[in-house]
Amino acid sequence: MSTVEEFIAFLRSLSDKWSHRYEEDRVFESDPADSVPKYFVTAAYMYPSGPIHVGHGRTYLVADVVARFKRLLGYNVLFPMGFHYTGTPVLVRVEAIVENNTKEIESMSRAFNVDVDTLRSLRDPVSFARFFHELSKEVMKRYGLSIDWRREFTTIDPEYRDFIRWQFYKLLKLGLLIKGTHPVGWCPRHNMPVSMHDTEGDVEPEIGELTLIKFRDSEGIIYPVATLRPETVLGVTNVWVNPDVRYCLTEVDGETWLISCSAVHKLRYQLKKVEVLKEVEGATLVGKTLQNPVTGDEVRVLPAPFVSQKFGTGVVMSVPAHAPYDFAALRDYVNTVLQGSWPDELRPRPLIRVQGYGDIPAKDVVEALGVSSQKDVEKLEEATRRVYRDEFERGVMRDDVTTYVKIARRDVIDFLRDNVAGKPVREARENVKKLLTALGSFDRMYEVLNAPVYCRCGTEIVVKILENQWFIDYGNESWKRLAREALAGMRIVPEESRKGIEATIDWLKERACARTRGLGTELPWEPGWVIESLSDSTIYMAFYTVIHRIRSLGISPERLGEYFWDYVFLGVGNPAEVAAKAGISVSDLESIRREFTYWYPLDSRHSGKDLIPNHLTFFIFNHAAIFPKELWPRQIVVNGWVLVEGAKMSKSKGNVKLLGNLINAYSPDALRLGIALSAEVEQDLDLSEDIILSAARQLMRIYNTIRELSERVRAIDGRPQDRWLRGVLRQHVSSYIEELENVRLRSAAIRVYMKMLEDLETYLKWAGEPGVAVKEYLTTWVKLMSPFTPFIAEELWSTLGGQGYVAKATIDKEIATRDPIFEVERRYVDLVVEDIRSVLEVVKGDSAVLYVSDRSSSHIVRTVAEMMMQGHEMNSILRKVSKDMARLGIKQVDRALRSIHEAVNYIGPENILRYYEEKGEFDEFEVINRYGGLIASKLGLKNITVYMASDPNAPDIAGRKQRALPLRPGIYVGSNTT
RNA sequence: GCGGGGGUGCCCGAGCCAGGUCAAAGGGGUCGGGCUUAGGCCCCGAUGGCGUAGGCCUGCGUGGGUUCAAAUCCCACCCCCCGCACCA
Repeated sequence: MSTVEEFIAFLRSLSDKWSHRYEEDRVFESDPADSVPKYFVTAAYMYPSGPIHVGHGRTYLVADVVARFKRLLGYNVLFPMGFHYTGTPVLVRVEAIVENNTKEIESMSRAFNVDVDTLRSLRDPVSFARFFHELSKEVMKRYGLSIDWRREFTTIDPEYRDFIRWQFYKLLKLGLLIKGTHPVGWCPRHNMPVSMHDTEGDVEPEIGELTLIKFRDSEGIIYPVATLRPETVLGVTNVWVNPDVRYCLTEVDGETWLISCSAVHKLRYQLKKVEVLKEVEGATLVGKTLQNPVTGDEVRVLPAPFVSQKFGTGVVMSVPAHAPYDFAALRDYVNTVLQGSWPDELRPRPLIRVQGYGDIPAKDVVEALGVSSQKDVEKLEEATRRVYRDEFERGVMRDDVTTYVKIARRDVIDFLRDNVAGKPVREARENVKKLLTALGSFDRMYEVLNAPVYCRCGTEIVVKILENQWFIDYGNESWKRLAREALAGMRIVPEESRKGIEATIDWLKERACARTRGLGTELPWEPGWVIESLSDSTIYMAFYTVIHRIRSLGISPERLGEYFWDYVFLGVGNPAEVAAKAGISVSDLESIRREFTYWYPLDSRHSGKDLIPNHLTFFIFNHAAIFPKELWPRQIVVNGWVLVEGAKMSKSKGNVKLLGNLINAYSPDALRLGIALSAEVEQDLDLSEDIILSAARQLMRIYNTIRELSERVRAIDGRPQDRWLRGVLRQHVSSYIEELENVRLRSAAIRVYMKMLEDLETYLKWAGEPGVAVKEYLTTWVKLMSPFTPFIAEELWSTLGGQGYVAKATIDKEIATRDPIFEVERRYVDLVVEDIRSVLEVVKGDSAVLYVSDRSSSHIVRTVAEMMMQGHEMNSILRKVSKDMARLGIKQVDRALRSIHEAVNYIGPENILRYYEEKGEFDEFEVINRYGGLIASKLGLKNITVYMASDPNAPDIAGRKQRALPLRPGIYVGSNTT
């Protein structure tokens, strides 16, 4: 095999061969084994609204590598997988198919790599999900995921639904579910809630609350002005209506309201009964006199074209001191209608002091920006943004606001003095709302702040208030405490993500957990409401542990129920009664319970980082609520995005890479290795073809090397080279374990596929003939590869005569420990090589002479190492050893010490001390002689000559003898040296 | 706005939490050499500046500070990315 393409084809054939064998021999079906330690790992199940893509592929690879790695260490590992049918996205796709939307169907066909006819046959949500579920599952198998498929389920399986009902009853009984009303974006045509992915242009409708303040005319008709800034009610000079808009006189919940006719239907979605009594032109309202409910002031209704009928009620209070629109409109009115003379009652009334502005901030900004009239929308928007922001953040209500109150109401004045005057705006706002409520003049409505937002069907979205809405109360403080406690006991990889989860626990409030459409489980006590997808996926890891047993024992879903799950998951109830109700024997029931207690708690949970602010945090919350402390999860691993050409994958960009396509193109092993090599787990991974191809090439080299070497190994042993190779292997194995324990996949992959090959080649170059140590090296090497590239590893394993599957092999404990003697020698040799190399940078030569210091100076090294271990700094070490060094004839003592310090640090003070402990001495002369061949071969030198610096018979070339320091030999580089 | 993460050499990216091992790992790119019929494979070396001996100078967003010593600690500032909910 000489080309990458041929090799990739070969890799594909290996994956076919071995994935079938995995399945036939049920290699990854895991059952409890009491004497063996367990490891339970899960990754977030996918939502099958399309085929599995490489983003899933990355998360699942990390989980799979961890699973296979733990098997290497001897754990009984369970890695299951399910499919999340709950939710709505699939509904939209099926809708397109049923409506015969050709454009949409063709776009799906391209994106999903599925032919149009097949897509057209998927005419209901379940068939659609089922199709992509099965397709994705086949890809997962080919990808080499070591999953126990007996435990697979979907979230609409009857057993799962029963399990979710159990969970929700639990939450209800714990007081963690609450009922209430909730505003949502709503499409009047579809009659259902809409969110970002249901809107044109994927706009998230922003819902804001407006305060309605009831101004009344002399007949008692209510003019509900809509505002985001109720605290400014004290500074109202007039009320605006748009003269060119139709207004409706209506009856709202028994009151008579005057509102724009466009507001009528909006209010109807917000739990108001609205009846239209009569329509009037806005112009006819101008001139009416209204009473400000707080100040008692009589204000006029004036015309203003800027007032939108679409926003709020179409009736607006005018606060010219603090609202740029109002100031500009009033200025227009004064200039056109009143010929420029500004009457006293329309003068701006200052309410808020804010640094950087005068008494009338709106005027300042309008003039500073050069706003020409109320139609100068762009500048007015900017002016409004500034004033709003500065006043809200830094503004303080003036002390004299009470002087605006024109009625003799002591209680109102007292309230304003105590709760509004002198208070920051944000505080005053809330208090004014309270006051308005007390005065019977408060109401609220919701508005789409970034309107207009359109549903995909073209209908404009409104705000609807949903009743009977159930919330999971993540705002519950004692629950938050439990969640924090659970988090504190968990390992988070990468550790940086912990803060994100903590912050999420802090700000999480009530979460609406059910909705009116989509697949899933109905709330048992609220028909018509389906538990939404992020709420029915928080503790399902427990379900994996027992579902296959429920099925194999033939327990019918109708016989399940609270009693059953209580016993299986919590050990609550009488086993005999529970077994009888379930229709199984007590011993079978006990075995189900034992299966759960064997696997739980979950050891590692894997997902992408996008799930931190939702799923992963809910996962912690719900475990903390439902399970006892000892069953709380132990670890979360989050991975970064997969980027394509530097851009995030998204359906709209059409750059979603399907896992199946990549596997076909590159083979599972090359793809897996490419992904592992591309980025460490927390980083975003920019997937490039180059790196996958170079992974394939590297696999080819390794494969060829191993095949060829396994034939050539000879019965030689005991040479320095062989000991070196064994030492190197031990180093690699222990570093590999450290790396994978910390989920450093990339480092571990670089080690196994790059460094280990490099070291093997160094050995071969140095040793010439491969000894039996090579055989050991290869066998372990293949094991280390198996988590990353399982198929080629299986093939090589059988080539090397391994028993069974390498997927089931374990690492020799002995080999997994470091050898401190070897460690010191290797590092020392590396240091010498680097030193010689740095000389070779300035002088050319083909041979080197080394002068090593003798044992009489080794106590200096020991002292330096000891002092470093104790945390001493350079200065104190110098004080301690300088005399000694001087006595040995070392010149420039401080510089020499720095050099020794550097060496000790590089080799590791603790390693050095252990070396002394075990061998008594560090004999540099002997070590360099032993490794001379390696040094020469690494540097490409013809020969290396070593002398003791203290040897009077050794020639002193170029005065290099005296350069010898402990751990830093004197070096002479030249040609033709004798 | 609130919250989280981050700014490192031509590029990507480690290191900073536990300051000296850091001119700064590992990739990629580029340059030189080798191998080869050839190379788009592979191997070796170089890749801030200076230097005929293991050294010196500059340097890790910007500006200050602490320290014998700072990419690493402290303060201020600038910039970038990601979440903010009923949506998987």
